[in-house]
Amino acid sequence: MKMTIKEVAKEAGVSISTVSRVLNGRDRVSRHTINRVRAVIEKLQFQPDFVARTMIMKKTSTIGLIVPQLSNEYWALMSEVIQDALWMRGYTTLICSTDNEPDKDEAYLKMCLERRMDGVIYCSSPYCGPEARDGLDAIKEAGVPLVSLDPNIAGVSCVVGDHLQGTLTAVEHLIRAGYARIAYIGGPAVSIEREFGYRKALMMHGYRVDEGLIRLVKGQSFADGHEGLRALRSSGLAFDALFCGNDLLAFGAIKAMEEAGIRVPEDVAVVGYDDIFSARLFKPALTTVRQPIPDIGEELVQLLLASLETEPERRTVRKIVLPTELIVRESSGAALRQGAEARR
Amino acid sequence: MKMTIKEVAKEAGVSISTVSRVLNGRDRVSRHTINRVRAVIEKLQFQPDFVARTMIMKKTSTIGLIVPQLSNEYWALMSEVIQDALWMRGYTTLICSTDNEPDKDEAYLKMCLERRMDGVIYCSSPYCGPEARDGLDAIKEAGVPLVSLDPNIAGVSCVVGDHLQGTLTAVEHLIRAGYARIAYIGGPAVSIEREFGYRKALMMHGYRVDEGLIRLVKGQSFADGHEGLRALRSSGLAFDALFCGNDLLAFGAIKAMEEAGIRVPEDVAVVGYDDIFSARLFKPALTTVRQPIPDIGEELVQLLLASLETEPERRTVRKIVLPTELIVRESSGAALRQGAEARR
DNA sequence: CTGAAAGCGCTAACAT
DNA sequence: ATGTTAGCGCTTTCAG
Repeated sequence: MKMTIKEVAKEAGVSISTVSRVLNGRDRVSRHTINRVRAVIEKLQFQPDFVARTMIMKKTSTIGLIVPQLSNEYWALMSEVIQDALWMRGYTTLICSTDNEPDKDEAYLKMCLERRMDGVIYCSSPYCGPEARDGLDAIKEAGVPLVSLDPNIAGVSCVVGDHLQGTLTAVEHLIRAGYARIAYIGGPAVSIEREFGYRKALMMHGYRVDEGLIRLVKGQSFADGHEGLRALRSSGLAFDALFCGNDLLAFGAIKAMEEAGIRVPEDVAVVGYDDIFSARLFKPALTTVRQPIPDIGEELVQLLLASLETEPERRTVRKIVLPTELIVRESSGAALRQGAEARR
Repeated sequence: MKMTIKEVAKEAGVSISTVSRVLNGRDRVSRHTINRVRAVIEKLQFQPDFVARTMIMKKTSTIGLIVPQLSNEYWALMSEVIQDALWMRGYTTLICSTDNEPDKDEAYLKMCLERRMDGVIYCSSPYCGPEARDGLDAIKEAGVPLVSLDPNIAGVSCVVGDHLQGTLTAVEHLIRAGYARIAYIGGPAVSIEREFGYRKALMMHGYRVDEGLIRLVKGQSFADGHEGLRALRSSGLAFDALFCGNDLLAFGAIKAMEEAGIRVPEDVAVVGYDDIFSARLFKPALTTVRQPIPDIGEELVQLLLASLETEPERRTVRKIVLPTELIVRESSGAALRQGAEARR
């Protein structure tokens, strides 16, 4: 039976405002009344209607989280971390997986507005074309706090890994190990900073950037990496190392190499990015750049909540860059070239 | 600016009821009025308030989905599939990851009720103790449609893979390949049917079930599998094959074997369960039982929606069992024993 | 076909 | 300290 505050009031012999008061701990209510009302609430198993409450308070206590793909380990973990951080602070997270479809992206953004999310954490942008910009603008205009994982959205606070530095470290790791022809597989679906870092590292070390060794693919999945490597090979250019925009791309590329009889790391050294769980399970264990997912999630939430407690006019735009860490394993051939054992 | 139906009515020179009518396509409204109202809505960028609407209609168009762990590939994919299926039918999915904590499980269940979810898809039960039962009962009592992935909740419809058959097939695959001492790692976190299937297969083929070869662990993760295998080894009993309750457990167990210098499949053949994406990436590629995740998700959604359209009294309890499929790869040593190439 | 009015269940002034 | 009343933004009778 769906109880309402009215029935509680009647049963307890008080007015509905009094019930509302004990419910919210507002104003002063006599100890005695409080107890009586509490007892009735308990007895009637009354639960205030969240929707009605929401309508008045204009606060859904819900945050929209938009990620490109839940079935991608990286996003699944990120979602979990964010949901936890939000839950501990009394918020519910509405996780939306766009499956990299701009239409869905736009639709979910719209839904966030329609359903009056208190805030939105947008992690899908690398893939978004101008369509999503509209959705994001609508959210900003409505004064709904918005934070992102992408540093390229004007006027939106973000938390990001230090990809430039991370990539630099990764590529320098290869250079130091003696590799000279380092290819890159990335694309719009992974942070553009990674491509820049790759170029920067080469240039800093006096290498010429060979555009033929750079392969931009559409997605960020295993299949994209696989395809990217095939395209790379069909170009006929030789390479002895490969840096990939994320771990999944690296897995796909390595798979494609295996199929072609190319050994990793003996023939080609490979470094990925993200350090998803599978990276250490993979064979060869993947050398990769670890992103501090828990920290990123936590900071994202803090940023959003801070924004939530500030009037739209005085909100500041923050860009928080978190350090990344190179995790050296087998795929980069460290053991081969330096005789050192790959760790972790 | 937050527009309301009132301002639209004023601007269009009609009553709010008329606006409401064109909004919902209810009743008959003159072509002319419709157009005028539509124009104003467009001009004012009016969007009806979902919350207010929800309060009246008593329908949130939101379904709660409770899974044990989003960062587990299996659940991430299942969540994605379900969210998609629901989205296409006009529902939003509130995905909740309990992280295998009974408290969170209970809290999320309560939240589903409080937030007036139209229905709940519960996928967390294998781990739930009696606590979650209370939450589930509350949901049932409230008349909220509920479906599950667990066949062991009385009075709740469910969709499950045919684990008994799947397991049977998997174990028989090992038996036929000539393995005689087959161990099992599973536990409360994976469907109990898998343990039964294991026992059944052994018995059917005239093998004695050696309780010492059965290792029940608490969780369903890589770490649990790793620990399970160590426990198995410390028992001192010999085994030449291992069947694991899921793929992650298998990965963990294989890792532990590697560390102990045991080769897979040469020394011990391994079969997992689920066929998560990593299973084919793993080395050795994992022989496993594939669950039809997309089908399960789709059926779950259909079952729920059917229930949604039926008054509580006439709802029927259905148990839908979907076939599973053995995917033979390298880890079970098929190539070794039969000279056949492991496929896919 | 359209408008007026009555709520949905709750909170928040405003009274007492 | 507690009751009364006015909405929140919308849908839905019930009258024209």
